[in-house]
Amino acid sequence: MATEHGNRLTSVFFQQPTLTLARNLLGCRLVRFLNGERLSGWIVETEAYLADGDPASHSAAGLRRKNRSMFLPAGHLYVYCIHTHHCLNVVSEPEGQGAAVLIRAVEPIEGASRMSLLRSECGPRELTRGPGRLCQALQVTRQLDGLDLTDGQQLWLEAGSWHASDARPRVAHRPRQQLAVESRPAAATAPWRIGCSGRIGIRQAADQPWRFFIDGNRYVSGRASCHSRPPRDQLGRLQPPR
DNA sequence: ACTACGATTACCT
DNA sequence: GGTAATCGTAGTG
Repeated sequence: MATEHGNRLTSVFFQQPTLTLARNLLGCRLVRFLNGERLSGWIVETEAYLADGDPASHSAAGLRRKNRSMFLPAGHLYVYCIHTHHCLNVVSEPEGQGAAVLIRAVEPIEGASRMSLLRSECGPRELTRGPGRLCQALQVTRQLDGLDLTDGQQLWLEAGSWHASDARPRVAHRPRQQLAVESRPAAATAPWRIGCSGRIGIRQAADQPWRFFIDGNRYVSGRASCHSRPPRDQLGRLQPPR
C-alpha cells in the first residue's frame, strides 16, 4: 500500500534537545502523501529555533494564534507564512516550550515530476532548494499546521537509510571521517560531514551557529559558499574567509 | 481602520 | 549585488 510507512519516526526520536534534533534530522526522509502519491526527499538543511534565549524564534514573543502550534509537543508540525510563501518546522521539546527545527531544504527522492508541476516546472535543482520552495513542491500550507507527524496520514518523517548502501543524500566530495551523531536510534554513524553556520534571513542572533547542512550537498540553499563547511585550522578555529 | 513587518523568492542590473 | 511582490498577523488610534 502506498501509505506504508514502517520506517516512520516515532515520538521518541523527536524528544531530543532542539540543537541535537536539528543535526539528526539531516538525512531523514520527509514524506508527503498527496492524492495517493508519495512525494519525498532527504532533509539536507535545517535551522534550530530555541525556546529560551533566542530572540529570532517565533516563540520569543509568547504564545499567539499564529505560532500556537510551535508550543505543541515534539513531533508536531508548525507551518507559517512569510511573504508569499510557507515554511515547515518540526516542533521539538515538551508541550508549552516553543522550540522548533526549520526544514530549509530537501533532496528529491520520490515524485519529482509531481513536484515540478506544483513548482511550475522550474529547473530540477530549484524544486526543493529553500524552505518556501520545498513547501510549494510538497503542497505544504497552513492547512497542515499543527499536524502530528507521528500519526498523520498526509505528512511524516522516516528514518534515514544512510546505513544502507543503495540510497542516501548525495555529497559532492568523497566522505571523509565519519561524524559521530548523538542519540541516533541505531549505533551507526552518518556517512557525511555536517556543516554549521549562522541562520539565514534573520537579524536577531544572526551569529548563533544554529544552521546545519549536509556538507557539499547540491540542494542546500543559498550560494555556494553556504554549501560547505567553512575551513578550520588545526585547533578547530574558524579560518577567516578570503 | 491604518500601519508596519517578515525564518522568502524571482527577477533585475 | 538590489528590490518588488503580497498578505496574515499584531500593534496602535
